[in-house]
Amino acid sequence: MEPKTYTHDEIIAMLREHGINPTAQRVEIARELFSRKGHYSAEDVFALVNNDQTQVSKATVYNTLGLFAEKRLIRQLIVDPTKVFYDPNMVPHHHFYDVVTGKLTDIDANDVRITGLPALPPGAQMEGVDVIIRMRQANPTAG
Amino acid sequence: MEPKTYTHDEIIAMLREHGINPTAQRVEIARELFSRKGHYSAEDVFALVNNDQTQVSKATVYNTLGLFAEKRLIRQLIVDPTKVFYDPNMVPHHHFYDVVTGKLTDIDANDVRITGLPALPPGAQMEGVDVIIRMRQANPTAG
DNA sequence: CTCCTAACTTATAATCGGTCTAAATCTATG
DNA sequence: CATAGATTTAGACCGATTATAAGTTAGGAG
Repeated sequence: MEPKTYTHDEIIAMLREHGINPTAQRVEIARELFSRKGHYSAEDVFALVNNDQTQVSKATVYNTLGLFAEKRLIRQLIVDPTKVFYDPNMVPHHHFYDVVTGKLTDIDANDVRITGLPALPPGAQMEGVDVIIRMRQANPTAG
Repeated sequence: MEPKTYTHDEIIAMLREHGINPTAQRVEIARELFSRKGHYSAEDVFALVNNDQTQVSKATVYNTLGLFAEKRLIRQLIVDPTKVFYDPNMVPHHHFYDVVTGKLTDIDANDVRITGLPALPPGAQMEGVDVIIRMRQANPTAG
C-alpha cells in the first residue's frame, strides 16, 4: 500500500517475471503505475507518461495497459460505465465506488469472507472475483 | 425467474408504483424487459422494441433505461468494459460473467454471505453491492 | 558493420456506445 | 381551443477505445 519506490532494474525485473518484454515505454508506464498505487484510467496514464522527460503515444498506453492486465501485472476494474480503470495493487481487495464522483477506495480483502457461491460451470476457469460497493455521499455541500 | 407474462395494466401499475409516468414507450420497453428477464444492453432493448408493432427512438430507449434504473425498477450492471447491461430481476443476486462471450448468468444471493466488509464512509449511503465472478470457458471448441 | 526480421511504437482514422440539442408531439387543464 | 409541462424524436455530437498502416528499434546472421 505504502508508495514504495522502484528502481529501473526492479521495474524491468517485474516485467520479465510476468513475461513482458521491458521496452522503454513499458518500463515508463509501469514506473508511473507502481510509484503511485492508485486507480488510473488510460487517459490518466497517458497524461502521467507524457511530460518533459518522456513521450508515449496513446495507442501504446492502451496496448500496454491491456498487455499488463493480460499478464496479470495489474488488474482491470470495470466499475465506471464510461471507462476502464487499472489498479496496480494485486493484493486481493475490493472497492468502494462513489457513483457521483467516480472515486474508488480500496477495501482490504483480508477480513472479507464470501461464502455460499456456487461452483463454476464445468470447464470454466476463474478469472477473478470483483466486489464493488456502490455508494453516494449524502449531498455534503448541497445548499 | 420464470418468465411470467404481465398484462398491460400490470405493467402500468408497476411503473406507477415506482413513480414513473407510464407513457406508451415506457410501457413497451418495460413489457419487453419483464416478459423475458434476461440481461440487456440498450441496443438489445432498442432492437426488441422496434418491430412491426412498435417504434421507439434510440434516445428514448437510453433515457428510459436510465430512468428505470434511477427509480429502481431495474438494475444497472457495469460488468462489460464496452457497454452497460440492464437487469429486470430485482431479487438480490450476483453474476457469473464469461469474459470471452460476454454472457451473464445469475447467481442466487440467498446462499451467498459476505462478511467482514468495513462500514461505509461517514455520510455515505449504499447504492448496492455488486459481486461479479469473471470466468473463462476452457477453450471448448479450440482445435 | 550491415542486412533482415520480428517486435514494437506511432499518428491518425475509424468505430461505437452513449449523450445532447432543438424541434415536434402529446396530455392534462383552464 | 389555447397553453404549459412532460415526453419523444432525429440527428449531431462526444469521448473512450480500437484498427490501420507506416515507421522505428533491437538482435542475430552473415
